[in-house]
Amino acid sequence: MSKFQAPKGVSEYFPPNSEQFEFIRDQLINSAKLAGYSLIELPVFEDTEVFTRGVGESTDVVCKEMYTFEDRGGRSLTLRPEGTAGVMRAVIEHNLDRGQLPVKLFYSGAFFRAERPQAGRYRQFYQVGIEAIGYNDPEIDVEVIAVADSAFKALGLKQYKLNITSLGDSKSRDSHRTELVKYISSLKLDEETTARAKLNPLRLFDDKREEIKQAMSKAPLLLDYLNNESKAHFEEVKKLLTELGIAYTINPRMVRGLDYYTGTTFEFDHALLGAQSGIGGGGRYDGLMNSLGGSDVSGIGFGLGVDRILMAALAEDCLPNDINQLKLFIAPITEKGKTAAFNLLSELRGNGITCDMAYGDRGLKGGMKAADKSGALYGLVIGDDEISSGKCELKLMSSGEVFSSTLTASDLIKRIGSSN
RNA sequence: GUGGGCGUAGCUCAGCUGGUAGAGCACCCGGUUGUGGUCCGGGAUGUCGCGGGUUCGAGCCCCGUCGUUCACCCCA
Repeated sequence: MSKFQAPKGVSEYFPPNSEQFEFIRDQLINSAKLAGYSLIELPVFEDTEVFTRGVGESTDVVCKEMYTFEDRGGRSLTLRPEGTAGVMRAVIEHNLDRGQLPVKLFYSGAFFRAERPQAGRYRQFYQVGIEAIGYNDPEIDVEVIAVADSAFKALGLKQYKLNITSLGDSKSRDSHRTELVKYISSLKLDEETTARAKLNPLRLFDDKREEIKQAMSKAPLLLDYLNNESKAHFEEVKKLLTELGIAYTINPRMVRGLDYYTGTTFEFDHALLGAQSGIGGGGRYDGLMNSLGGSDVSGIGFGLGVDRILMAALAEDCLPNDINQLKLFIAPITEKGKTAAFNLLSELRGNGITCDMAYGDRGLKGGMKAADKSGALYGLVIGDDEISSGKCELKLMSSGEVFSSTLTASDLIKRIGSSN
């Protein structure tokens, strides 16, 4: 056993799983690119205040889950626990909102939260996220949701559900909160629950205990406190979702753990994942830019959990089994064959053919076995006969069928290229 | 931060009321000196997570510790 182990609770990916991870991540990114979002690549640590002010000091994420440290210059830095606050910092710092709006950005990378690890919950995890900044049209809300939904559909996922609600504007929230606090204070709750309610009364809506669910069943719902403007916006969002054929459930009891959310808020849940079933979520954050010192422009975005989406795809068994499949594997059986194979590979790779060969002195059987294990589409043996005749037999591994070819890259490419 | 389960070969795990380790898969070689997958034969692999204790003797019992896993909490 090795002396070193990865830090507690991090997710790691290596072959063959890493290819599935990469596939999922690239599909998510692709969906964002199709909708005109551009990459923003940011530091994984930020001034701690970006998160305390952006995400909100009362949130669990900020007050007990951040990796915060002091650098040699005495600055307080924090490994990013989420993506939105950092993106807003960069947008403000580099004046990205001064040009044409909306600004549409996507990011992909690792995030860090010091939580107790669990199925689908890691201390270092991966998200792909998008942010659309500058307008609060309901169309943008729906576009953001549709980017996530179409990514899931492209992956072949089926057993997921979209929950949406609206948190309204700050006035709507204030008047609701007053009523909610009044309602909660009439309940008999244990000390811990009371403390949670004090921090964020909405929390009690997603408590898993039956007695709390019962007690909260008659609590005032924020959706009923929306002012006309918020209500109209939400109605339009629902209408557009329906027109796009995106199924949703209105869940007025949905709670998000980050303070910056306003208006349209949503979450995707997967049915096969256990306790940590959220595969993505997001919402509008109309006051965030302003609270970080920028101009008062609105925004909406989401974060998708790559680790969890991979788990969901594995659970639904919807991943293709030929991700990054080798097109050709060469088994050289003589020294000359080895050299010829090596040169041929270089030429094939130069033409975009994914290919590999057996190294070492494996002999015919070992070479073919290696070809089999590699999962390559075609196998090719090169020995002295092939070199002297200039001819070879390309073997389709799945069926055993062989095709005659000359031992030239151009001829091999013709055959391999036509196979899919 | 709280609670439960589990740490034995590369992987999945078995190992009885304590008597100093085993299977399957994977891997390597051969049967078949120019064609893989099946079959048959052979082979390599372990400080039984780590530290301490009880015992003549510990993979097994006790304590601690680390890791892992599931749930609470929280969220991606």
